[in-house]
Amino acid sequence: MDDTYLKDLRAKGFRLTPQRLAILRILEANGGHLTPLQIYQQAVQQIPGLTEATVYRNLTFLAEQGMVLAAHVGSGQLVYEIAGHDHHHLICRICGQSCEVEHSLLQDLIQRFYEQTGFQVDTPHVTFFGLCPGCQGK
Amino acid sequence: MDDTYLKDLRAKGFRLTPQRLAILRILEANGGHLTPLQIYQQAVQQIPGLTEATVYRNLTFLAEQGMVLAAHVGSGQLVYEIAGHDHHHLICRICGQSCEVEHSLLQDLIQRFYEQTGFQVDTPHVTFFGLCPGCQGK
DNA sequence: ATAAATGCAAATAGTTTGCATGCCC
DNA sequence: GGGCATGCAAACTATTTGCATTTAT
Repeated sequence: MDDTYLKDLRAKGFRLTPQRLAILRILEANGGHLTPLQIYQQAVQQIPGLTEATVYRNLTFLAEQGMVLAAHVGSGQLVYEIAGHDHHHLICRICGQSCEVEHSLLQDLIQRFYEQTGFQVDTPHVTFFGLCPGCQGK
Repeated sequence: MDDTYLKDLRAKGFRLTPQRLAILRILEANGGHLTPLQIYQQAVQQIPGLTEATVYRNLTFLAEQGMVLAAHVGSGQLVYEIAGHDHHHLICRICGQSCEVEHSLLQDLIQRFYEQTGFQVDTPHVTFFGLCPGCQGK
């Protein structure tokens, strides 16, 4: 797994530094989405001296390389997660609980968008808001 | 139209100040989404002395009152638009051009979300990214 | 060796808050 | 008059950038 990262990056002339590896491992372990700050706080424990600037730079970099995915969740915070499987999120407006849904569910909708507008939608990650089962009882 | 705003707010004990009216008119005139800064820049011409703080406060306030709608568009910027008709946006990743689609198109999808996860999705505004007809030729 | 990446510090952008004043009902 | 709202300034948070140094290959 790390070897894949390593080869990917080297092929393009970039490096797999301990900082980048730590960020990727944290995102892998977590599975869900984390803010840059959350990532930094975990990573700095493994890499003393690590700075937030480096985390930001690497998240941007890794997103460009397609290794991580950036997504907007409510509240204007940009969050990141490991790339790999295409999916989307449902987030509860009240308790914040989130839930993944398969990309295939959107296929029909995307087709209809194309028919009606000519737009070829390929969002890697959409966030929908609503109420989770637990919060529906007002 | 302004009368509706006026009555809505007074009924709750709030005021329709010139600042609020200017913001609403700008959003009405524009139709699409604007950033707080864009709104401020237009509004300050009508209301010299207006501050950005007031624009932020009023956008938050008007969103709470359901008179404007906040939406996240790419790049972490929160944007606002006039409330009224439920719709969603397709935005071109390359040229930024945007396009509205009816809320009804999402009905099926939302139903499927409910069946599969129990979530009651009611997002007033979703943004999808992709390629517009013009930018599809790479 | 050398280009890429890091750490540090400072700058920037976006947004929020405290407080005294002003203004609408 | 009393509370809602504004302007001003300062505080804050999130993010970006310049530059000298370090490090991976």
